[in-house]
Amino acid sequence: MPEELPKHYEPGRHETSVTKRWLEADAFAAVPDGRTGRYVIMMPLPNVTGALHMGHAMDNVMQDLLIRWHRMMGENTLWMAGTDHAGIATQAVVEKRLFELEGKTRHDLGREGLGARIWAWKDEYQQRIIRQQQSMGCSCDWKRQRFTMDPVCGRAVREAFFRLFRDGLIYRGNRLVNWDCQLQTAVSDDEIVYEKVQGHFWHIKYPVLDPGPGEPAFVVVATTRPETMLGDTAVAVHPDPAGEFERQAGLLREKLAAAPKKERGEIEAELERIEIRKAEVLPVLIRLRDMAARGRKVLLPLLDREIPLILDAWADPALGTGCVKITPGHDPNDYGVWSRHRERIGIVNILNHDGSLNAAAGPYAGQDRFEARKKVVSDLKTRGLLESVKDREIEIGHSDRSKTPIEPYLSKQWFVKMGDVEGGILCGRGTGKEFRAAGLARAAIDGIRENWASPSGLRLTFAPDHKRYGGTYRSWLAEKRDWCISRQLWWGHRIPIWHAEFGGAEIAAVVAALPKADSARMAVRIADADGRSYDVGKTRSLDAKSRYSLLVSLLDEAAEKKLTPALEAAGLARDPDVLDTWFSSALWPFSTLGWPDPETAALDPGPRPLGAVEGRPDALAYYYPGSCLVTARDIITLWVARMMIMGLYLLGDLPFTDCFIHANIQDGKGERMSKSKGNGIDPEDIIERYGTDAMRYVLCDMQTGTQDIRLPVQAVSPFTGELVDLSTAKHGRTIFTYLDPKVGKEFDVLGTMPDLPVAKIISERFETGRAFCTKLWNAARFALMNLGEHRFEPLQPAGLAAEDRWILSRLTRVIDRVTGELRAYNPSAAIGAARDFFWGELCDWYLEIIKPRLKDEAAAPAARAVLALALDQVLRLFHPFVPFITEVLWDKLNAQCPVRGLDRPLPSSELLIRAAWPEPRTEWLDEAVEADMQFFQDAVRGIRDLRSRHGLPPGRKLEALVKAGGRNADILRRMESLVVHLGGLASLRVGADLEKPATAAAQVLAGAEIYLAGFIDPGKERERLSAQRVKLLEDVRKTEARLGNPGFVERAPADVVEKERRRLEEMTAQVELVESNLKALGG
RNA sequence: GGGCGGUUAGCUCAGCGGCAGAGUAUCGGUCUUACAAACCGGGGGUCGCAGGUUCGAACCCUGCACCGCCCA
Repeated sequence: MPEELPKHYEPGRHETSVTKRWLEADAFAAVPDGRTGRYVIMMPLPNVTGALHMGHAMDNVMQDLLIRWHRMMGENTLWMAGTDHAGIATQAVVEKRLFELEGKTRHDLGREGLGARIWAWKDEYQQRIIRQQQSMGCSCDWKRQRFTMDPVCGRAVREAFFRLFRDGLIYRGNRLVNWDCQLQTAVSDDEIVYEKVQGHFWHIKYPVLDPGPGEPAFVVVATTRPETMLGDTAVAVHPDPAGEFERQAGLLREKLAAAPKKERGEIEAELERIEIRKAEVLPVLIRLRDMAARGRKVLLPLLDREIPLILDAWADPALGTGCVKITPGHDPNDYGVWSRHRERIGIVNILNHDGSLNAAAGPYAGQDRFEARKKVVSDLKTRGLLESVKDREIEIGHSDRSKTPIEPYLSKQWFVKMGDVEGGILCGRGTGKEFRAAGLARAAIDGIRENWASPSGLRLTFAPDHKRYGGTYRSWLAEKRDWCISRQLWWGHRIPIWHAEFGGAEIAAVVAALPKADSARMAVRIADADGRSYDVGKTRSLDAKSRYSLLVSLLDEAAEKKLTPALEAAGLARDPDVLDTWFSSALWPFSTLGWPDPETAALDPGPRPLGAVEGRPDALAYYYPGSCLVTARDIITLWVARMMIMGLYLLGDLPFTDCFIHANIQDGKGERMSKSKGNGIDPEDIIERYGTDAMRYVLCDMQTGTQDIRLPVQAVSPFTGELVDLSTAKHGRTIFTYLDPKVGKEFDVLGTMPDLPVAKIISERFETGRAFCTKLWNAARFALMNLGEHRFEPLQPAGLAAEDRWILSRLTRVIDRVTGELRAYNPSAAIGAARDFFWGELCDWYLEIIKPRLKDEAAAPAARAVLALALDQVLRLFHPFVPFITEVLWDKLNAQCPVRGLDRPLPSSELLIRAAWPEPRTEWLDEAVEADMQFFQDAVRGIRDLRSRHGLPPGRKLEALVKAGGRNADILRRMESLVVHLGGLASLRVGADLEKPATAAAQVLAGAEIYLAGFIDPGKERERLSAQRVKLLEDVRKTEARLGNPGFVERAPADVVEKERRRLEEMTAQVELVESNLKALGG
């Protein structure tokens, strides 16, 4: 006799051993073989900054769901795991810790020393991340995992950079970047957070040079950053101030005419303000405009630099003083002005890397920017040049990494050219999939066009909403903004370029003296001051008086070793910058497979080989292009677009054909979940409390469509163990501490307060998942208790009982449904369909129905066969969602009933992870039996409803009569014992002409009337029947109205009209019955 | 300022032209020999607001309000 299972599933007892079995069987392995069906997912590589949170859990579970499903469908699946070095993010956390714990900066350690610290950090978190992923059940091929800075990925980075450079798609140029003065690096736009702070608006007077009669002695400009005046190179005034005032007033008048009453006041006030300003400043502005047109100048105070008055529409006459100081080196808008007036005005950088002022700031050189601000203001005041100071709320961008204010900063940066290129570009050079595109962005935009396909016939589709996400993708790429790939960091791939500046006259001699090398390993280009470059092989006339950069890129370390001494001797030095993290991530879909050459990829001993083995293709040839990228919305522009660009350019093909965009997880208040906000959930806390499968179940169930998901969180009180709702709990001394409402003591959710106990953050929402696991466990427990050592004997569906044929028909439908929903990337709909079948049909009805048969040795074998089959299929269907519990139960089922099936044995497998996905057997569909069961279920529910309404406990066996004729009567007679069994009856009589007993409670169904004799409470019965009557009459009224509408009868489809007619007939009959019953009760 | 989403039961969300749904919470009843982490039954809605299209609108269109995300 098999051992009886415990009453509950205990995840902690099984998860480790199941993982071990999978790993020992190498069940996650991806090895090229003869199969043509493949499924490849490249994991959106988590960065090694910290541990994973619930958002990652969602991402990982979605990927594992797809991978397990495709693996069961018999495809050769690869799920590539790995981690990202995440340049700035990682360096920032390590530097921060270094300073907090040891009081040191990176300069104390040096480039190598800091590198060692970061590598140690990376090792620790990489391990932690892998542990988290394994405990989530991620079935990635761990023997293939990569890190963006390992030798295999590193070589791909060198190769990609080299090719882009050689093709003229990488250049070095001046650009205003967002500068982080603490980390001393450029940061990207998406690493800036804006905050409103109280600031000031200083009005400064600039003396006019040699004012003529009637001309103002000063021009007044306003600024929130007075120290930037040191970098001013012009003062701008609008070219047509009167016209501009008129234009703005016109717009407001239009708006006023269309505005609702309550907004009018505001608009009118705004109009009035404009008129007042116009009267105040217009004459001065017109005068200044004329002076600017004549090329007049003002004197920049403090530095006594002469700067021109210029005309530019950026100067809004309605704002500030109407004049605007132009600081091209430190303001993006002013930079725009400069680019329109390059001939007349200069550009000055006044900052050093660390935020202190440089020599261009004259007497202020060496001061910190905030110190200098105070000094500049006081000096201006002393000289009587400060007109006024006003308080003002201003938005300041802060670096997300260092939390310090960002400075717009002019610096030399490296870029990838995204726009169209003269003559176009060649994609997929040497791959056999070559094609031409206008430029990199263009190639990637084409990748989602409906009438486009790569040379291999592939195209990218977003799921579940291609139109929406394709739009995001396309509109971002359409801007074709050059990609700034350099970062002033010490952690990352160093830019493989050696360069120096030379005069146009001398450069030819330097080039001639360069060592000769294979052009496939060394690329040499000459660039002018604007970054335009060309190959040295092509002759171009150089301006002898201009400066040019000589740029040399080397392909690999071998070339470096051989050639750098000569380059250095020629005065060239390696660029100190490293590449943006996204540069290496963009190569992830193929760098991980050994590109550019899997045969020679530098692998450590142990991992799976990348090259060809025993006649089987190499990993790159077999697994590229991949199948699906699974990620969140915000990654579309950061990563998806860049992977597309690199894949198309370097390999001539897309990195994947599907991009599945899943939801982001927010807390109960709709805020994005993150550890640093104290609202983040650690997946391991959920796993520990509810089990991995419970977590996975709920995540799958939540993944409904395109909406972000709110997941209200609770803290587990360290004092009572009870849950504290964080949206209502009172805070303690910081926003990360709360008071336990019961004991009044304070706890911390971040774990940073040394004197307070830490509370884990969890969410009760995961209880649903645990409940599901219990249900699945117990259904299997019931089945295993009743299956005994069931032996397979072929059976034909025709010979089975109605309930057997019903459950097989329903099973067939659900297999089809679940498969379809998965294919459409609807995890919630898929798991919902599986659950509705398993819980609502198999457990609630089928198991209850067959209980009597299982005790009857003659009737049991068929029931056991169907039960074993149904459980087998349910475990397979649920495996991709909840892999652990299903694998445990599979093992038990295999032990008891190794062969399962109806007419023929199902394909078997020792491990469920390798079992075949269920196939729908359309010949098992049986609409007639489904309709019969529907009526049967309605009848049983009718009895239960009566029972409950009259407070008749299930233990009380009742006499029931059902007045029904025809098919309905046949069904109930055939299933009489089941109605008795499920309705808790003593007996059942069915007939067309049964009389209702005087004291019976009655339930009116469509097509039948049920009476329960003897237990009637007339008051309750009247109440119940009146309620039913009201409901029915309301429905009848609506239906009559609809059918009474000629438009409906004439224009609606015939079947809809027919359906309404039938419904009306049925309902009218029901009303009559209900009313006659009421009458009998004296109602 | 521009673009994209969202607003449906107390909460979290499905549904996207033809009878308003699920889970959870809540209420009542049951320890019915798989499961009380369960079972049976009930109550609960102006589908954000205002117009329009349609025989028919939660669903399509327009405007407005509020929330969120992305880009300036």
